[in-house]
Amino acid sequence: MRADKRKKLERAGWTVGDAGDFLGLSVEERRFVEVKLALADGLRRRREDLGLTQGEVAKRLGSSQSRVAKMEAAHRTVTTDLLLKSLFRLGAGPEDVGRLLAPRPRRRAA
Amino acid sequence: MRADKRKKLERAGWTVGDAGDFLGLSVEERRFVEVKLALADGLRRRREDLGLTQGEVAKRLGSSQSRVAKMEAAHRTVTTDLLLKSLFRLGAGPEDVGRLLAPRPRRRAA
DNA sequence: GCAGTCTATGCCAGATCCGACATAGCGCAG
DNA sequence: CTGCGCTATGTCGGATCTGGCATAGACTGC
Repeated sequence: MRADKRKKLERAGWTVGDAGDFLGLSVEERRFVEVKLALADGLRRRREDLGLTQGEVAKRLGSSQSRVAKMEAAHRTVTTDLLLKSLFRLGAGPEDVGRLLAPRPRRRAA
Repeated sequence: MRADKRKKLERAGWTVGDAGDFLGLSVEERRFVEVKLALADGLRRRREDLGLTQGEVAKRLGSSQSRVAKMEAAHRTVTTDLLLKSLFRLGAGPEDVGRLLAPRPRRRAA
């Protein structure tokens, strides 16, 4: 649960400090980035579950394929605002988002 | 659970359709706005629990008192990005945020 | 190899947001 | 009423984000 996350961060254009893993980020920055990654992942999963292409999703969102690609990559030019709005437009509910952000609860194991 | 929310929306500068309550907002817009309101409330509660003034919080956030006031009011010039970053800087964790967004779980009543 | 489909990256102009400052409103002690 | 601490509102320049377009890359079937 490190190398993969690191890779994600880099692909997202975060230019993470090479050797120092992402210790260069303060606690709050790290948390924020994780929120973004979680939402981005949620968006991609939702799209795939719906069996849609990025282009189709873009149409539904009133955006472009390139923007959707960046959303899913949690690129730094993408805000949580955009991710949240997009998730909601794809039918997600507040609980879905809550689960994405805080995977802790673990609704009684199963 | 309507008039008060409506008031909040109006104070937040959302110019909600007068008579039509906020039915003028689409489902996803409404959900998004509620997320914002929830985060804003969370921020205010956190500040009050810490016994700080908006000015003091502003200092911790590297911002200004006016901006903090707008954050707490979920003003339209405030993004969820800003709210999330601020919450995290005030020590909130992902679970706290998750709870704010999806108050459903209800961790066994207590 | 080439075309077709899907996804990723770079760039831009217009829109939006951020922090800051000024100032107005509010509640309260003196 | 006046002053004082705190919060709310309006505005602005500079920073950041957004959608769109162009194009590059990855993968598949032919």
